[in-house]
Amino acid sequence: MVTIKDISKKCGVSPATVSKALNGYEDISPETVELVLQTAKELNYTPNAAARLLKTNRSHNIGVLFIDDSMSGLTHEYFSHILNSVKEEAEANGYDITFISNNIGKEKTSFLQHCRYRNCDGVVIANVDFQNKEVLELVKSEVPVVTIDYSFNNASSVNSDNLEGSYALTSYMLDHGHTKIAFIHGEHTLVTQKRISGYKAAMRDRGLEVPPEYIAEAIYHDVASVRKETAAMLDLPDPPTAILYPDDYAFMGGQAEILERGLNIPGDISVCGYDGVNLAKILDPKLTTWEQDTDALGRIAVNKLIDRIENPQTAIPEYVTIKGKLFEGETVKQL
Amino acid sequence: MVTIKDISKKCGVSPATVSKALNGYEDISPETVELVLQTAKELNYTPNAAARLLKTNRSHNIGVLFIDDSMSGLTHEYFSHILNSVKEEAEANGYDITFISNNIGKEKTSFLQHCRYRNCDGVVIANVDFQNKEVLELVKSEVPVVTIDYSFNNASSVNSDNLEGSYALTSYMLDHGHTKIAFIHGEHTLVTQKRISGYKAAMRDRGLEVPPEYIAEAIYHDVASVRKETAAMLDLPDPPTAILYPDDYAFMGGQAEILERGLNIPGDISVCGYDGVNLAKILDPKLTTWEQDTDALGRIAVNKLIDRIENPQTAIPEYVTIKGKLFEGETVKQL
DNA sequence: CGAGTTTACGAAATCGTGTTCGTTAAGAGG
DNA sequence: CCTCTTAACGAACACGATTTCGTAAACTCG
Repeated sequence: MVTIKDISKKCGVSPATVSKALNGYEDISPETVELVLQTAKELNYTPNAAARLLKTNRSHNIGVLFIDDSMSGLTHEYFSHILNSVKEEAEANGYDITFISNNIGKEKTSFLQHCRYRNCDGVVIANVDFQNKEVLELVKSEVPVVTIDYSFNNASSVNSDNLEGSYALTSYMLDHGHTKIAFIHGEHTLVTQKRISGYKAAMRDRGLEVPPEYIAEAIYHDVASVRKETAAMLDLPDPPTAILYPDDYAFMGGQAEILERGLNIPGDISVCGYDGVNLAKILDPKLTTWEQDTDALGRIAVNKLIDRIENPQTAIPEYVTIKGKLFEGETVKQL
Repeated sequence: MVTIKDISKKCGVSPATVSKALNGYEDISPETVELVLQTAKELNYTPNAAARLLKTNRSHNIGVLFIDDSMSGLTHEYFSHILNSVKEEAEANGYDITFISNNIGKEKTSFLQHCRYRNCDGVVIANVDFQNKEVLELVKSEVPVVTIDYSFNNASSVNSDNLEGSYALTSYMLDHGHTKIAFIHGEHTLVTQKRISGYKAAMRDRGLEVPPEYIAEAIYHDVASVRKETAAMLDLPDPPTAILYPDDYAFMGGQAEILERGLNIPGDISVCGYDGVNLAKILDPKLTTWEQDTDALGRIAVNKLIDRIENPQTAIPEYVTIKGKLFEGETVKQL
């Protein structure tokens, strides 16, 4: 491994001078800078992140905490999109990303400990159980944090507009003449709560009452539970003409149930998903859904985090909402 | 930040002793070890990975190189499953994972430089263009490498059994009475080549000739190109009764074309995908496909890599093939 | 020309840890 | 009691970089 010392010897200057030359200090003559840069290239010098970190206390490394209960983790399409965006934006800003786990070596530790061990400059938290004590500990700690789709009062967050999304989808149904609109939602979280509010608000704004049996709880990303709730909906004495689903993927369960009953989408029943993942766009008919701007979610989360890292004093928590947009699809019929 | 020195002061022993006590050296008395561990816990001591690395030259960090041309990157379901598995296995063995990018700070560098900069103990390479000069440079370098779905002669690799997979799928079609079997495959790579071989071998073993128009090239994961090739297939004067697709996701393009023509799957035409991602299992009818054991792929790749890292002398390149299995589905009709 | 300023560089300390090699004191053995 | 071994610990250097502060030479300017 070629170090600063090797360069300093070859150039006949001190290591200090080499370091300064490499880092653009002002008190080095242009000729020396040139010489140093030249020989650095010649020797194929690579700086050592660990040594640098030890002195500067900056790792240029941001941690990503990305675990969900269903353990689908990285395979969750919505979150893999966000992760991809986080990665790209971080790299564009000179940061690398590392996953935060639960262990140091083979011993279990807390997320916070792990962050400290790896000297993460900051952490992006998404898709986790935000009630988890370890997560709370991390959020309260000295390490800069940005959360996605959940807000704490001492950390910035970036949020998908869940209230607007479900409001818009419901309104879209209403605009197409539907009044008997059901909502099969995911398990109870803050996100779910917002979506229910949006749905109810849209109905209320048109002066419509929501019968309790038109609201059912299933599980995000879970085909089976959604299928079951869909069946229950269709078995109602007065079944809905339109159903909102928790997410595009889970909708597949509803679709199966609907098709098996010989019903047609959207001929006999209108539906819409949520997320706007690729799947929605390649289904036939294309699924009407709310397209979340995962690219912006990840990008802005990283930007806020880096801002917080590089300007510790000025940074006060910000709560950004990212606007999604309706993907019209072909699964809502005009009544 | 609490360091070894803090512990040493509080315990009245030297930093050297503390370090040894923490690392299980034999020449420290049980009582001292106990005392040190106790106060370490009390002070909430966290070791510093950077300092440790600087001395030991081991980062316990493995890099992941994961980029594809279509830039779907992490959002590719097959690879996101592998990544997930890589992550879990690495963590279980006390390693963290970091993505390898193309830059150090904001300056562009090679993958190899980046690995050195971050002191990666090793790298898992998947889903990249293996002809890329930078990738080659990395493979040839001193840093331990394991490749997935591609083999170099100086590095271990873990491979999905592409030949067997397509052979098995084709045979399955044959067993169901099909003889006019078409194969729409992905763009030309080593993987593709193997799959074509498997397909042809299965046909040959039954004494069947493959008309050249029954083989077409589309693009992996690309719905549009697959749809186009499907259309061309169906327009043939003597169209196939069964079609093999490049992957489950891309099949959606074929499905759209088939359904739009009023044809039924599998009534009028039998199909199968490849990969065995979740999508295949929630489609209706369920898609017959070859289920790749992504879990094993990632896990074994990491194991081989760690083996290579921790036993540099004994490690000679190994080429492991991971067996997949047929997911029967419901898209192949008995003729 | 002399005093003050600027320019260009280096010595040395430091970040937190691991590891080698002594060193001291206690115990073993005759 | 004397020598030899063993147990338990610490001093000191090193890893590769950054940064402060000092300093000698060169330059400026009245």
